[in-house]
Amino acid sequence: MQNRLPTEERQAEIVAAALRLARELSPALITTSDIAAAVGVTQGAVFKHFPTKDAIWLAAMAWVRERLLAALEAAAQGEPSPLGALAAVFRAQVAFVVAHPGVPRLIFHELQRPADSPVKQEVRALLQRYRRLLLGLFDAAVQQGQAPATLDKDAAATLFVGIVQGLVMQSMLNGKPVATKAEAERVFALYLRGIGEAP
Amino acid sequence: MQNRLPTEERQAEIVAAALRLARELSPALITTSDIAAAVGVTQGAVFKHFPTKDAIWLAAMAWVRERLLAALEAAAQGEPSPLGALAAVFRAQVAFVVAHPGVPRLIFHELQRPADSPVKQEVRALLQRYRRLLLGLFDAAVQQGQAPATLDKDAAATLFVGIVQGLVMQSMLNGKPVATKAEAERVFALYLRGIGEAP
DNA sequence: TTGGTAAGTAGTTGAATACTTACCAACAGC
DNA sequence: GCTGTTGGTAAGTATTCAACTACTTACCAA
Repeated sequence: MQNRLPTEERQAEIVAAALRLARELSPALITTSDIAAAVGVTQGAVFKHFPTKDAIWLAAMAWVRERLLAALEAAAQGEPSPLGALAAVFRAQVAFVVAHPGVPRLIFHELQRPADSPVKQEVRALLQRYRRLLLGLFDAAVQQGQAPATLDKDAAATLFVGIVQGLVMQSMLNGKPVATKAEAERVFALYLRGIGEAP
Repeated sequence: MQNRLPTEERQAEIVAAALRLARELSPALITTSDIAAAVGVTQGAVFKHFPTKDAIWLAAMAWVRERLLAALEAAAQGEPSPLGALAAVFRAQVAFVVAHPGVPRLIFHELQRPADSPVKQEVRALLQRYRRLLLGLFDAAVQQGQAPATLDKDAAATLFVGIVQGLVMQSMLNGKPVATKAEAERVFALYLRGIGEAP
């Protein structure tokens, strides 16, 4: 028998277990039995705390959104210069996916679904706030002369997100835990050159 | 009853049907019954032509590799200047995913699998040849003075792949058929600025 | 002490799903 | 025109999985 826990704590455990399993397995292949075993309860017990399996992923995605955005915003606010803040955001993002390798898997998995599931809306909300954060930094960079007034900010935001994805993709491809920090920095340097003021 | 076809043709039909279904559904959710129905035969007939379901995806991935690389190389060879060729490759790549929206889904899906399946090796082979093509163009660009000798070619290749992914991701997120060509061009312009010679 | 509720277990159910088997029709080669 | 092979059908089988059910136990407050 398992220690009884209040629902809130058990829910948190279940979400954590799901994300932990996602480090090594596609969410599509993670079963409620897997999750239950990882938590240390029976499969049926999971449904005492979540109505459906999907609700687990929804909660997981909400967790990710809160934590990631908090980390990114904290990183941005610690830097005075806009481009410095951009670099800090980039490093915070890389650190986050290194610490939580299951997250990109979950996001990729959710993106696959064509219909508009609640989980997908959560992903969309995350991406929107992400872009807003970036656009704010670009505005500030232009105002302070760190970037040309002609900067295509939307494109710059898309490219920024693409960098992270490219790195994650490479790491998934060769199984290594996200490209070394050094490689991430090199790619980011190229990016900075693209959006920066001409020397 | 269904028209009898030689195995080769039926195999091609099955692969085409699988990729067609992948336009609107994650490969994880595509069943052999779905594929059989799309082809117009019974589910059992599928196994007359492929030993396992995985073999279908493997054949599909091989098909993608051949066609995509051929398209990219043709695009590159049609342009005299290296950076012009790079732009042509980019446009050919965008055109390919527009024409075959199921392909990114398939690749994303295969990347999720941690173990080294044959399909994943096929993806890896594709990516390697893709990078080799890009690196060749970067070399030529440096030699012809279109890019600085200090260019970080590996990073430039990673970033290139990331652009495409970023665009695909955005399109999957909002369900639209890959960002408009105009947006792709804008992002690519930023990229060119990053790797190009300082003005 | 007791009674209600929340959190657990074990077992079951029904729907999918990959793959198999038994049989049959078409057709090519002799 | 017979015969073996090939590509088809229809109807399985074994398994997996999410969700449910019936029942039990821990805990807390009256």
